[in-house]
Amino acid sequence: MPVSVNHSDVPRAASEQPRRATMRDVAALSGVSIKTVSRVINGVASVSDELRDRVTRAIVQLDFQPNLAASSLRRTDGATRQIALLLENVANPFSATLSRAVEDVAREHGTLVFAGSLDEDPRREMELVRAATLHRVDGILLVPAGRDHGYLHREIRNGTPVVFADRPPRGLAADAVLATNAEGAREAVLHLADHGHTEIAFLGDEHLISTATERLAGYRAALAERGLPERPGRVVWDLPDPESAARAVARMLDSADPPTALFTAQNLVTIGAIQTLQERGLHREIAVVGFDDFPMADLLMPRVTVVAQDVMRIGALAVRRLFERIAGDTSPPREERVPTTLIVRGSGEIPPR
Amino acid sequence: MPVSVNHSDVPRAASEQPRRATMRDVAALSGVSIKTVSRVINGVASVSDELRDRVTRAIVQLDFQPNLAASSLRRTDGATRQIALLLENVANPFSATLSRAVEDVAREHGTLVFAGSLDEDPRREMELVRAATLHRVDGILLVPAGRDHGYLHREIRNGTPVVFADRPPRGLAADAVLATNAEGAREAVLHLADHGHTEIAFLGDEHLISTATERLAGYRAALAERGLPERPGRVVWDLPDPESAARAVARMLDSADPPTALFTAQNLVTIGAIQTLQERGLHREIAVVGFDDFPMADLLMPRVTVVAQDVMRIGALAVRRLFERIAGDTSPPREERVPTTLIVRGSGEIPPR
DNA sequence: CTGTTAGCGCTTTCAG
DNA sequence: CTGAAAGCGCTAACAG
Repeated sequence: MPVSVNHSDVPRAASEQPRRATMRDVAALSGVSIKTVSRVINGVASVSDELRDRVTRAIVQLDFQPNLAASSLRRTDGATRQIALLLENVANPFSATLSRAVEDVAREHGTLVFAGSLDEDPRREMELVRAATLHRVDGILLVPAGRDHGYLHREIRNGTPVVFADRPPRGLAADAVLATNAEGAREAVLHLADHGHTEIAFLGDEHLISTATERLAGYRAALAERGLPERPGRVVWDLPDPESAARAVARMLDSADPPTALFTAQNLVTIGAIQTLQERGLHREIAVVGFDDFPMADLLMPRVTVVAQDVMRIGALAVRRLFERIAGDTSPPREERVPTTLIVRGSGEIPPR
Repeated sequence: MPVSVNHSDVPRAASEQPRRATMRDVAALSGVSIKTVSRVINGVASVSDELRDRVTRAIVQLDFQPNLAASSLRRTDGATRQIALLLENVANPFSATLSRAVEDVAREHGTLVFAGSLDEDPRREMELVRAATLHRVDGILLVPAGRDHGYLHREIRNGTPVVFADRPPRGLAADAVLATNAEGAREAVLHLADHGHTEIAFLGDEHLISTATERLAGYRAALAERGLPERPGRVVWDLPDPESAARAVARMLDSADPPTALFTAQNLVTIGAIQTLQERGLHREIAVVGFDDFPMADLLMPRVTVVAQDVMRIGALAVRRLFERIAGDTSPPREERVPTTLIVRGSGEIPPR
């Protein structure tokens, strides 16, 4: 570990600081056994008012704070009251919202949450899972980056439950809470078709991510349902960021047979597409429906029609499931689906030229 | 704790699972003492290749994962390799970006980070600080909600360093990493003045937050510098969300003497202001410069001129400082300021009518 | 209702 | 270079 810090030469650390008070100190000061202190701390009823009082006073006087790690080390259930939340990137809106949902539920359970960003890197996923288990988290909530989760078998067997959110597990049976990706995509594309479009493009992110696959399936289902052909070059994916999405849209527009409507299957893809449309002054000519809402979508001109995911709900359901597992639920793994909502704002209702 | 989970009646939990391997198991399997295992785990050089090899093999075979909590319990420095990051709301862009910066630096130190949202609630700040110390975090990075941090003295003295980010400590001497709020605001308002505006309004968030105060000071400094008067009703704050900001702008526009330019001193305020301007079709008439950049600012029409904070840098400097404290730095607390940058995009260059 | 003893999994100290 | 014993701060399992 490269901890080359640049400070005064005095190495010291714990030596100078007055030791933190322990249960022993509290016991000594209040003249009871350490076990009685433990009882008071843990709210066990069978303590006389008088002793409870003396102990409480000593706790305040010494500013005693029980050491949670020490207690969970000895406890039968071994609970640490920590969970890990591993996701794409805490800085992106989807992950950030999920994170908040998780935090809120965790708080109800008196549990702190470690947040970790995977950056779509499977290796990083394994590293962070390992870090989490070294810290003996009570459970892991995972928006996976990797495509094989067999390695999690061991962790689960060792007593660390894992619940998946947004993307399903592969090579592993585990709980998952997902959006209705295919249905949402289908609805988006039907919406475009119903506004007269026959030339609808699909633009998606990393094709190995299951959400992309499901959304493409929804796109195709909608085309088939309306008897529309899927033209070559109309489906593009592996667009990891707005820039590549912007370029992809530019290429499409430059082609012999440009689309009149775009279904952008992910947040950042939507943003990149809009960028190009704006640059070319086509934002009022070409229809766009995006998958997943994003901040400011209703301040752009035209306002952006999207199929919104209920991210807070996905997060909340997933942590709830996790806490059920932590509490000892051993029922077979379940997959839950959270429905999407079409939000009509303008960009998706532009008719074809 | 309301943990009413809805699962099968079997309460069980730890009982059924095969116990996790411990150092003792590894020692037994490899026929060495537990201490030697400890040495191998901690990379102590003085172990013969042969023993190291046997131990390593046993570790793999048993899938042994050292218990970090147990080790830090006994360790002299007591480090838990966890820090807490307490901020406004993990879901908002500023906090989310800060969070990412902190995570990246923490990773270099092999440290996990607890993220917690305070929602501008001082009570919640104290609760989460306490939760963090119960978990014996190595340090706390705080974007404070409260206005008196005297209570942190105890924690610091007990050995938990605290570093402030974005907002300074009050009633406590502690490290802080802040933006150059006054200077940035001054630059924004001078920019508007230099485009011919004399009627410039200030719109800010919660006035008790120090950043708001500093930005107002910058606004006033700029007015004074250009010899412009501060008209009554031109300064409005305590705008906690876009909606109230939108209403405040509407009221100003309806007044007898509406401004020709707005300096919006915070993210959400900027967004609310733009909403109202768009609704009234005034977004190309009235100039806006916002403090703090936001996603999509360059996709709106007109694109939004802002004074951007270097949030990643604020976060990175703050955690670095925290890790220095954790490493034992006892030098006097320092305040660092991170400069802002004016990003010219269009909305701030609209001339007065 | 209260206390004693042992020991969670690991590192420290101190002997070989 | 290796190991035995003690103990971090706390709770479990028994006594009384």
